[in-house]
Amino acid sequence: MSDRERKLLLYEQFARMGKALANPLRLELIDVLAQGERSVDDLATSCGWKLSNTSAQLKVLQHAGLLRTRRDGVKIFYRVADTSVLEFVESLKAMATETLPDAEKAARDYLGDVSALQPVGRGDLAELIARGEVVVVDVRPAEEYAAGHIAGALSIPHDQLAARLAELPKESLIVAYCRGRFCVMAPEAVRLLRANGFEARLLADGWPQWHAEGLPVAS
Amino acid sequence: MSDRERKLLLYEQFARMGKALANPLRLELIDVLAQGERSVDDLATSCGWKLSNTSAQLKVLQHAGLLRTRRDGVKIFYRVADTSVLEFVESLKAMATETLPDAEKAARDYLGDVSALQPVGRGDLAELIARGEVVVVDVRPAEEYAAGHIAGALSIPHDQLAARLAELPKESLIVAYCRGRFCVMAPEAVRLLRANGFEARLLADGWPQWHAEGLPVAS
DNA sequence: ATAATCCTCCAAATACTTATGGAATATCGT
DNA sequence: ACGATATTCCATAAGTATTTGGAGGATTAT
Repeated sequence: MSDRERKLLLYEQFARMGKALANPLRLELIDVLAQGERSVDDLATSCGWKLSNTSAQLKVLQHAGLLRTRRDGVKIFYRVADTSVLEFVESLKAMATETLPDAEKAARDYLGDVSALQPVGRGDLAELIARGEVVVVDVRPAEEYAAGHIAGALSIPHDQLAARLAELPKESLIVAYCRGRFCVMAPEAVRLLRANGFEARLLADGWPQWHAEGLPVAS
Repeated sequence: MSDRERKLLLYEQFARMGKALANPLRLELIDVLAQGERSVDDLATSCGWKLSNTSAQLKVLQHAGLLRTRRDGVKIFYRVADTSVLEFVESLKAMATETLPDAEKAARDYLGDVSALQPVGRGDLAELIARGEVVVVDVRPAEEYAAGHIAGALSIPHDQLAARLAELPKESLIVAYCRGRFCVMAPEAVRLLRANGFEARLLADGWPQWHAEGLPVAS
């Protein structure tokens, strides 16, 4: 085999990794799995895609080495292979929003103006928690909270927040978090809290970054 | 428009960035452009692809915000938009070789055993240069050397090295460098030098990393 | 064994991507 | 204005990806 052919084979392998990330469903699956492992039809249901398609796309990600599986009885749980995968996918999303004006616009249309929600850095939140000066609210679905959450956080899933405002204090700062920088749940929660007279802010980034950085967690 | 649709639009934008990286020719073009700007048919010739295809793939990368162009008379020069693009593509290649066994194998088949060539770190090489204890050889094509190189490096393109061994000293350490971690030119050069009785080592990574790190350069 | 549950594989339809040669367009020097 | 050079656009053919519904496999509980 010639050097030229070997070079092409190598670049084809690199492109396989790009191909794994070249599909919106696959990127969404990685973002959901970044919250913790999930079974196939659980994922299909929560993302709103057909089971057979979800299974097929999970297999593509698995063959690219980005996901791993574990069987538990009749169910198969998929999880992200490594935190380097999460960092890599975050850098893809950051790259897209920084270099593609349409991506930046899509992010703005979906998330609204996030800077108005005064994002709190991870280190700052860790300090506020240590001093007991904050109530932290995890607005992700209950399964994701159960799989792991910021130590001391309350679970109030996004769709239950309006009905459960009475559980939160008006006197204290509230910080809400969700799946990450491109997840809409915490921004919506902060807006709802503010509209109801609470002092609320957003956590910059979400659970996967908190967890990857080795900050205090519980489950 | 519903939240669900806006979310899908956002993930479609993220996937556009993945799609830009989902093709071997496009990744190769980025690696060549990482050495410095080049015109379209210059690229087509040096990569060995048809002009119309090269132009089409350059346009894809440009529309993904990864490349910029500059017109100079009748020629159009493409260049990488930003060093963050290079970092991102390097992390894609690293991810591929770490998670895909076939990619790791393709890299080994193409490059051989690189660790046997005792790669020198960038910082270490900078010190050796400062102390005058090394001869640095740039084995990339002459145009790439002309566009920018490590300060003090000699240009001996890879395909001329065998004929120009007399220009190099037997008493001194020689360090060869090329396009980067997945480029075959410097590893082959080091092997050729060693086979001819020189004391030669490889620079870990290549010109793009040296340049991005702000180390001494010339052109 | 059998049924129930969950997942994967398969076939088919549709849509997108890649690669090519040749026509069209843009710029420059005369 | 004209020819030379460099690039992009276009039509087309072949290849690859996506999505779906339904059949087929594993595993568990009865």
